Amino acid sequence: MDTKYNPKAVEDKLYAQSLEKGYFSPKVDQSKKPYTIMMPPPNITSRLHMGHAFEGTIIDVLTRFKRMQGYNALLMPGTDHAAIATEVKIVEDMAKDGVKKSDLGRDGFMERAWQWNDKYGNEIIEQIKKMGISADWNRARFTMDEGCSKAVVEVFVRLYEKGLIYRGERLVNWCTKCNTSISDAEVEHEDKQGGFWHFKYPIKGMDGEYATFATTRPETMLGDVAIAVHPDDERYKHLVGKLAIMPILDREIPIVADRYVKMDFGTGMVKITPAHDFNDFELGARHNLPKINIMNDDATINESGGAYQGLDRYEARKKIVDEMDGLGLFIKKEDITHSVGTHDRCKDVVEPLNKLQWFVKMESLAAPALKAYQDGNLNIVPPRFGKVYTHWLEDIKDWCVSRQLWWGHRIPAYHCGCCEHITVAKEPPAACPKCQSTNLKQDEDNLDTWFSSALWPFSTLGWPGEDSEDLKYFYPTDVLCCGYEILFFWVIRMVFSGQEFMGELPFKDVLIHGMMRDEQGRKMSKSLGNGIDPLDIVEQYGADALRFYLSTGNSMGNDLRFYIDKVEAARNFLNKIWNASRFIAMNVGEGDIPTLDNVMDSLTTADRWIISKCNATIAEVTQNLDNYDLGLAAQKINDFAWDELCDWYIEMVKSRLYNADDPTRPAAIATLCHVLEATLKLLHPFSPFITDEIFQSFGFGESVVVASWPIASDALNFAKEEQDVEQIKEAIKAIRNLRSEMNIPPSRKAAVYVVASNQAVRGVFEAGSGHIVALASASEVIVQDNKTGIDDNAVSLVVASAEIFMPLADLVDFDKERERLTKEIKKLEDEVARVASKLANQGFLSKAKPELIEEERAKEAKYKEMLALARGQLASL
RNA sequence: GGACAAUUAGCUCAGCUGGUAGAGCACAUCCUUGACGUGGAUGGGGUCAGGGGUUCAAGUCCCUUAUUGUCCACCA
Repeated sequence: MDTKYNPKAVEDKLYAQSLEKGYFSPKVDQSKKPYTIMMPPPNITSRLHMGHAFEGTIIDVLTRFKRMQGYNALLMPGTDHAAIATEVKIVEDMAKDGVKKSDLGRDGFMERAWQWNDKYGNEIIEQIKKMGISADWNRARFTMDEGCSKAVVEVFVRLYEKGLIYRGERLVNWCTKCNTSISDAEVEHEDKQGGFWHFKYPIKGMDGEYATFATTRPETMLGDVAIAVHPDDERYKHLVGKLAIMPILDREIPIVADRYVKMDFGTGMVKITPAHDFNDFELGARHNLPKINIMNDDATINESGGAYQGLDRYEARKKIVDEMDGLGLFIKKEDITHSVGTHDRCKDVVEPLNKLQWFVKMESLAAPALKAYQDGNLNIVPPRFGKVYTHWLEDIKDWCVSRQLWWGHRIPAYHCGCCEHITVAKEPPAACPKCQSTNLKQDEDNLDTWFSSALWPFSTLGWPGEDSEDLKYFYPTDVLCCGYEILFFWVIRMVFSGQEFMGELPFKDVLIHGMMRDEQGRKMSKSLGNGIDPLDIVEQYGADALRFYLSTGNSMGNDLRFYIDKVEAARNFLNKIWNASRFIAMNVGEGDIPTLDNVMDSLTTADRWIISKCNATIAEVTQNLDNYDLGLAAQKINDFAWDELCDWYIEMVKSRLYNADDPTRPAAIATLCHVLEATLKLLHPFSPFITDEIFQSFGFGESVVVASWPIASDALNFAKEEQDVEQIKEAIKAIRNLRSEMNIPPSRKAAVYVVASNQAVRGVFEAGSGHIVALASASEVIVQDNKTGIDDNAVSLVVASAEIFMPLADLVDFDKERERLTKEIKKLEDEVARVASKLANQGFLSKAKPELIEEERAKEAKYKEMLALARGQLASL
């Protein structure tokens, strides 16, 4: 074994081995309990980023943990076609070659898109493998593969037949850049600088009277069909029912009264453009106003715009202001910041347009999804995200699922060229069921990418295939893990889809993680160029180090800043494990690993102490993982392995190992192996490769991947030994501290006298004297019940129940000693005072738990004794 | 305009059901001891954002203020 752990030498080898052995590919087995996690399928838009590594680590830690616990664990991988996101990328890519979508046609475009998928889909899979994710690649799926596509069609048809899908003309969010409708969830509201233009329209037959109003989008004036005021507004009551004149198009529009208008905002008059504003749309419907659409799909003004036809929306905006100004009807422009809807993919300003689109009726689907959470059947971690979940469902609107795209699932609706009847069916019908015409054409629109994602927990397991063993066995899944940003895009839709089609929630727990950010807390993004490729980190530090880092130092649901220093710290920790293992391996020698059972009788206090500590760590880590506290679990493993095992136990045990004749040597080796094996197992979910490499090289078993998770045992709890060793540790630390403060070189050894009146305490120190010699630069340790034979000028210090003296008179600076002891006494006095005041408090005595009071009493006694000893020492100086 | 977080050592963050503040990095001093300098030892450094309240006891629960961030929301 090399002094440095080299990830490159083992990672690929071990991953291949696990695949070959089929560890990640569970078979349906009724004798074992399944544990299932659906991996959120990454978009095939590009390579993976750090967020994927973060999420992948979390779900893999859970999967490996459960697998070791004996569950039949399935981590189901896959990729997402990501309809619009990918199509945008492909169009950009084609533009480099000077090719446009229209050049290729639908079929040609699809061909190119599939090539894209081959390239990036496979690249992503390779990246996930490099991270050590224990996914079952035999079951890997793609949202547009045959099975998933079949599920999509099935769901669409069933919802349609149930009346939950309809086609209707509505205002939808239209992205003029991507040339498609998008759902509400895809609209981002962004505060932008903009103008707020004030105008007035003349009123017919009332010279000198005007309807004054303001707008942030003057171009929509071309579609104005009314002016609205509040019915109670005294200022305008006389105008209701009159006609205002939209001068540019010379259109007469009514002045209507509606409670939607806020009297105290602006002038209290609102222009109404039902075809281009969601509120106006509703108001228009209430007043039977016409909808005048003035915009083409590409954001140019259409024929309804008169002279403005053909102009871009912003150009038209400018010219309309000019024209109004020329007419003397423009009042002023204010600069304001206001919220503007933009498309989350391309950031272009979204236009509300009146369109014929397909919608999913949400009301009856949302209700059970909400109820499941309220009834406690769906557990969201951390719980605060439950509010986001309920809020979204309570406020849900119908879901616009049609997209004017090519890449994705085409809507299974067929239009009759003869009678215009629409047939929704799983297979293209041979003829129109209404007029028997064979002139049928499939709907041009595609489905929202989330339509297929919503089915992921069951479409991937074989649904709608009725006899799918996988589906019966692995559904419902156990936990769904994703970032908070897709809680409503994805989680909610999976929940109601699972309920609707499987009759059962798709998962019990929802685990929400935060986002990866850069060192400055900024979002990692392409445009900022601050993204970090996880594979670069893997290349440099190994997958284990990256994974360990991603698991620690942050709690679930919080964002995580990427610090390379922390990856390095994780790498150092793993290197420490490596070297500790190397040390143990050097001492084990040839032959079988000794087991604890054979040496139980010869275990020393130190052995029992570390075994007991290990036992406690097992219990805590298991508990933490059960609670999804990965960070705490990883921290506990780190603390145990590094502090207790490496810095203390291994140091304590060296003398026994170096002495071949020591009768307790086998016990030490067995203890080391026992503790190492447990540590490797605990660490394995976080850092799978290094643990497996060591595990196998020790011959602990075939592979830690399929080893059994350690179980804490009452028989291995040794409270007495824990206490004893802690006492020795305390003494060693005190001596080291003293030596360091006095600048005593390590080469200068000193005898250590331990004076304790209590016989049991003397016993502890006698037993631990070897450790004091080895770890506190002592030449010898003499334990006695009085100060006989100790130089009056010896350096002294106080620990619990004992005094320690070291004859180092020649090195002692008495002034400094006095100062040190005075400080020590002050500290002890404070402690005594604090405890005493607590114990004098009647409230505390009557209300605190008895064991706590007992603890405080013990402390009081301890500190009082130490204080007395320290005072004595100061006096004798 | 709502909702939710965050505010703890110089930096980045832990701190579970309330019971004497922790880690990593950074810093200072020391250590070429036979696993590891990607190491070891020791140390300095926090009135846990401010103010109230509940409690015998609050970083931990409640209210409030401030700052920062995120999400949601139709204010023309």
